[in-house]
Amino acid sequence: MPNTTSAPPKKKARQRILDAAAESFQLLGYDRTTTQAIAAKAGVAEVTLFRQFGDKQTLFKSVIQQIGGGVNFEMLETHLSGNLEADLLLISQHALRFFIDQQDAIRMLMFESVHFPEMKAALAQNPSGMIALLMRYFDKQRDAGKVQIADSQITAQAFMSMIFGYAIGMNPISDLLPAQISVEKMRAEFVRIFLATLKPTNQ
Amino acid sequence: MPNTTSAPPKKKARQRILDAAAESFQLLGYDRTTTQAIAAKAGVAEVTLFRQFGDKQTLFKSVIQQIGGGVNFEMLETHLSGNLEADLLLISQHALRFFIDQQDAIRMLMFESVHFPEMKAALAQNPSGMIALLMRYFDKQRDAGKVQIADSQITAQAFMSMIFGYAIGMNPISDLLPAQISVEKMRAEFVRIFLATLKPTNQ
DNA sequence: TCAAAATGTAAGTGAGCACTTTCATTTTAG
DNA sequence: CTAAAATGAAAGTGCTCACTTACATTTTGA
Repeated sequence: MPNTTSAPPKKKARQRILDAAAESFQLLGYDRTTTQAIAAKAGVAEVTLFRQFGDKQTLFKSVIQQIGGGVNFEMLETHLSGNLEADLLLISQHALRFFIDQQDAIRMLMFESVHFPEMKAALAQNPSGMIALLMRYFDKQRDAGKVQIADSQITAQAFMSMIFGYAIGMNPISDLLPAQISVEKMRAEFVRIFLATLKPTNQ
Repeated sequence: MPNTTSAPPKKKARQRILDAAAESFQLLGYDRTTTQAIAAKAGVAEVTLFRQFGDKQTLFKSVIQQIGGGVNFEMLETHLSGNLEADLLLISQHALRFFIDQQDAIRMLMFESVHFPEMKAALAQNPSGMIALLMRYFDKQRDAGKVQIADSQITAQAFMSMIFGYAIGMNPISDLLPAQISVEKMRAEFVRIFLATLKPTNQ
């Protein structure tokens, strides 16, 4: 019975390397991450890394597959009530949390995509999954006559642009803006804005 | 009378180095840009680069100052008519054009800011300038009773988030989304969305 | 238990790259 | 025109880093 109270958590070396590599690659990017540093953080010999993955690029691409993996939007979708405001609040909450949690990885992927074009797909996966979810939701709400909407993709893209732009662009520089505004306040505003567009009150 | 029809445009070596460095740094980032490549692109000897700037980091920071320089929003501000829709269209046009033109530089700055925290300011300069402009505009419109607005900074931030998120996040992956939607269509939608929020038609 | 597979240690190799040095050549300015 | 300043050519230095090799040790699984 190995690994009950021993100091180093005895996960398989391969996975420890992947975890350490992910952490370093996400923050520092490909070039500033050294195989030596990954091995040290993973608590393995550097040569083990090369025996497992061959070379640094292969390890990098393995890491991307792991972190670029899609999130379970289906579970979120089952929690939608049909109440427009509540649902938009829920969707924006999940999307904001995801983008803010993953902001290092996203920044890195956006940058490295110039040099590794294959990983543009990994970068696009989650945003486009969220847009698809929003489109299904908007279409359903429109068919139920609850919202006024011309093109659900345009609206969904606009919504995701706002969420993404705030999480990746504005929030990280919020300390340099006139006043600090909490994520919750911004999220409430996002929902308020889209309710005004979607609700067929006027016209 | 030098440089009338001669092949290499005889700008000063220092400026040619800065231009070549900017081009390479913007696309490839700090690490993947070599001083050798900069010198070759600038058409100077590598040693000239070191004599002019001392080292690579100093050159890099000089480049950032040059490309991070603020844009003249004041000129844009004088062109605002007072008509909400026309003004939002104009502002969004300029902002979108700027962010899309500078997307390589912005991606690079977002990434390198982790390693060079000083340049977060250069990154924030233009977005926060645009937010400030929008705030002034919204406040003026509110005082004139033309729009209904609670906190102009929140609204301005939301608007800029949407523009930024589209230009930097969604537009570059638009080929991986359900259908291609033009920048113009998205811009029109952005304005439509904010008109609905700002116009005090209901309530 | 025991052979095979995985991991560790240690030393080294070779390439890329920032940066220097020396000396020759060109450009600029008074 | 001429001295000084700027630029170039070429060779080299030293460091980092990905990756290899050879051999010892540990872990695993039947």
